[in-house]
Amino acid sequence: MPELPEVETVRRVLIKDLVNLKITDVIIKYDGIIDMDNDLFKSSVIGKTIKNIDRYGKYLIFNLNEGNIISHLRMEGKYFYLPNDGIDNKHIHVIYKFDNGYSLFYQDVRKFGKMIYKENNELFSTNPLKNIGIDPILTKKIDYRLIYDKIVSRNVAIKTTLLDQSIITGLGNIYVDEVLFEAKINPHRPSNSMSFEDVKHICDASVEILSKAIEYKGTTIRSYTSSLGVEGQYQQFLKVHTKKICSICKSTLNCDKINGRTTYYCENCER
DNA sequence: AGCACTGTTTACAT
DNA sequence: TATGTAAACAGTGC
Repeated sequence: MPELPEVETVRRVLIKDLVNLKITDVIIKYDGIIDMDNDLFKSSVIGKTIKNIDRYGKYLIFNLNEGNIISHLRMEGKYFYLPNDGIDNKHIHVIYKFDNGYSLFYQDVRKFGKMIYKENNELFSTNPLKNIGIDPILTKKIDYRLIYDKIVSRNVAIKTTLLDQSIITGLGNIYVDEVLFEAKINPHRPSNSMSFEDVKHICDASVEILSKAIEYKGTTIRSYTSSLGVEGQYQQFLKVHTKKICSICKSTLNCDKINGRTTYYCENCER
């Protein structure tokens, strides 16, 4: 489910509860979630203490006293911090037990989520973070030239390029539509037709929209429930995604597929 | 009932 | 190398 603002919201909630807890056991009920040898994962993690929780793009990074757990929620991954007997259903796939009678439950209806253990020295030099792009929230000063060069090197629709996490990371299907509307750029336009100014607008809109979405704890749409039991509120600020009418020119919004993803945009305002 | 969707990423084919 | 497609999986809505 989550894009950057939703993952950041999860991080902020979890960090309040989990820092300084020692992992006493890990129960893996569905082994596909763990993207490495399960026994190696368990032996790497059990006995260690969570010292911090970071985020890069849509990845959560649990910093342990030694090493890290990288976690990606993909479409529907959720964490719940509850007493050991707090939840039990067929979608709970991984359980981290702590030394205080509480556990961190990972629930994932579609089982797409992934977790992997990484030593500190390989965290950003190996997959999945090896080729990750810049995070608009964590990057203090965005190098527009670098982003421009990457964007114009590609001949696909600009929307497709922005969904590629190796250039700008954190945007997903909803926020890409919002960013392109804010930047007044038609999502079908080829990536290599972007001007330097277009790229600046895209970067600035990404920072602005993702920041505001974090402020409102992310977006909750359709029947999805939040990763927290708390519903995000940014859906009330969406300008195009799931909308029918352009808020600026009042014309009917387009809704079609780009690279298989539903795309909302205003043909009149986005050029 | 059956099919087409779904806030993601990656392996594989071309 | 670049790009498009299918797959991982389960639930919902038409």
